[in-house]
Amino acid sequence: MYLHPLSLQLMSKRVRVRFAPSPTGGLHLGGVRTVLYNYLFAKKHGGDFLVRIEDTDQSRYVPGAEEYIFDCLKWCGLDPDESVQHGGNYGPYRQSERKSSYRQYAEQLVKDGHAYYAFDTPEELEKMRQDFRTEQNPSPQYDHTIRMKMRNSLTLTADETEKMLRDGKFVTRIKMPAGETVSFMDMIRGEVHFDTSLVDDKVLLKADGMPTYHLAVVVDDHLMQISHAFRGEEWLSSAPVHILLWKYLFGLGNMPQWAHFPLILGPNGKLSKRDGSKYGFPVFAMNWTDPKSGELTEGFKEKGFLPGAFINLLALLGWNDGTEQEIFSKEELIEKFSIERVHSGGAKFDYEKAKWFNHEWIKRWPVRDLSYQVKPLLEENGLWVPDDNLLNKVIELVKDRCTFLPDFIQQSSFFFKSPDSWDLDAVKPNWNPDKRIFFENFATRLAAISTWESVTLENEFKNLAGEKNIKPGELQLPFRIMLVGGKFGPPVFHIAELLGKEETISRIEKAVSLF
RNA sequence: GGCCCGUUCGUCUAAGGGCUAGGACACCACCCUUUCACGGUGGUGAUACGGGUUCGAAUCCCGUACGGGCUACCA
Repeated sequence: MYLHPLSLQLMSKRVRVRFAPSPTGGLHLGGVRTVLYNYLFAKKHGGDFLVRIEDTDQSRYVPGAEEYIFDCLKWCGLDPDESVQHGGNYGPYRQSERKSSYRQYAEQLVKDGHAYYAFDTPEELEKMRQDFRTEQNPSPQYDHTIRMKMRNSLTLTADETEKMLRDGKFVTRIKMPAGETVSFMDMIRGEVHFDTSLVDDKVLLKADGMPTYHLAVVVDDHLMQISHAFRGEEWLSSAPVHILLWKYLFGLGNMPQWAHFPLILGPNGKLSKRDGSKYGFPVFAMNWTDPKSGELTEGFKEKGFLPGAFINLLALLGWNDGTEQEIFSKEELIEKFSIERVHSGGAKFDYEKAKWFNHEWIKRWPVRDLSYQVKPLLEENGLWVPDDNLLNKVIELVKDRCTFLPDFIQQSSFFFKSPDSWDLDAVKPNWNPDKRIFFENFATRLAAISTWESVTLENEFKNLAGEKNIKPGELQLPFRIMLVGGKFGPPVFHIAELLGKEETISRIEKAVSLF
């Protein structure tokens, strides 16, 4: 039997994947999809999914963001096996708490000649960018062509370097080799090559002793035994730095397999929070309030998406199983997901399609589960639900008309509260004394009815209309307005059935006096 | 500018050298329905362009164009 090289590697090592967010704000679509693909891959292969908080940039730290990320994962049903909150044997899971472990690796790199110390001030760096800026090269980099013109342990004498190091103001930079080709196998894109001459000497350890992403991701992926490193495409161009670090530090043979997911695009470019407010759709999983500005950004949860639908639509944004199936449960996704079938091209987010997914989920979702979600919504809006049995019947009757959870409020309020306003414009033009008499008589007839079922009511309605010589069709709309208040809702006799005899008659009598 | 990644209906995508390029969302029409929806039937609509390779190309190769990402002591 032929085994793809990837499958061979899969079998050799326990699958461990990670999601590594920085706690800087709301968790958006792209982030959740990265979580999802990681999670699905881990579960499919019986592996571990862990969350590592990348909080090495203290200036960008936002209080509450970390907690919020875990809340989002919980709502999505994508709980990690290991994390700050879930524990595990590879902690701490917050990079700021791992600070002390990075320095030795940076020093090792310097010792081996793969990195060096640099002392340039921000002003000097800025000056360098100005001085070397040309038409052909609008953004000069700190690279092999420039580094010998800067202040670092390569250009300074040993004594000078020693003195600078004692001052403590320095960074460690990787010494990118010139003229080498770095290549690696991306599980989605195949082999990718880079010319190391074109990559700059990235900072590995910052002046405050914190690692940058580049060092931290490699060290932690190694220490946490990550088998597959999946992340967004925005990381692809820095991959050669990470590959080289693996080579220098832990050996290419121990490196995880890589996959770079395509970006989720907005109407123009990478999807942003701005796109959401501009075009009127959520981009965050859950409501996010910026602690500084107090600005609230609406989330998919609060908009009224079902978590299953949210995950479903995200999964299909860049992946499919090769069949025409579009609605997948989480379990089905775990079973059918494969990295190799993830697209390489970016996908534009289509809110209309997202709405369709949620609508489909609401239609298929068991009534009991829906009612568990809907009941609190109704109560928040001042609608008292007398018994769950009635609620279930109501939900069954109206769910085809609901795209979002909150739609149930509008679609079912009249079952729990009699209307306090009526769409008179819909009735008045064709209203006349004969119709008034019809409804007065109808109320009387209803009072005498013994089997309160929609078919019986409809027959009674049509019979009386026949006696009065009025077309039943002309009477149905007024009847609806009496019961509902407006031109919407399920078939009117079904409404009457659920409303019950007393309530139906009382609504007719009240409305007749107003029309 | 440089490097990297990408390109099939408006959008998400199927088709891994061989059917009339298939499906879904959206849109349009009709049917159902004397409310609003759901639903049903049908329709409009795509292989970016130019060269190769081949009996045969959406598919493989090259070039061009276009889109995106990166180009920080941010991730």
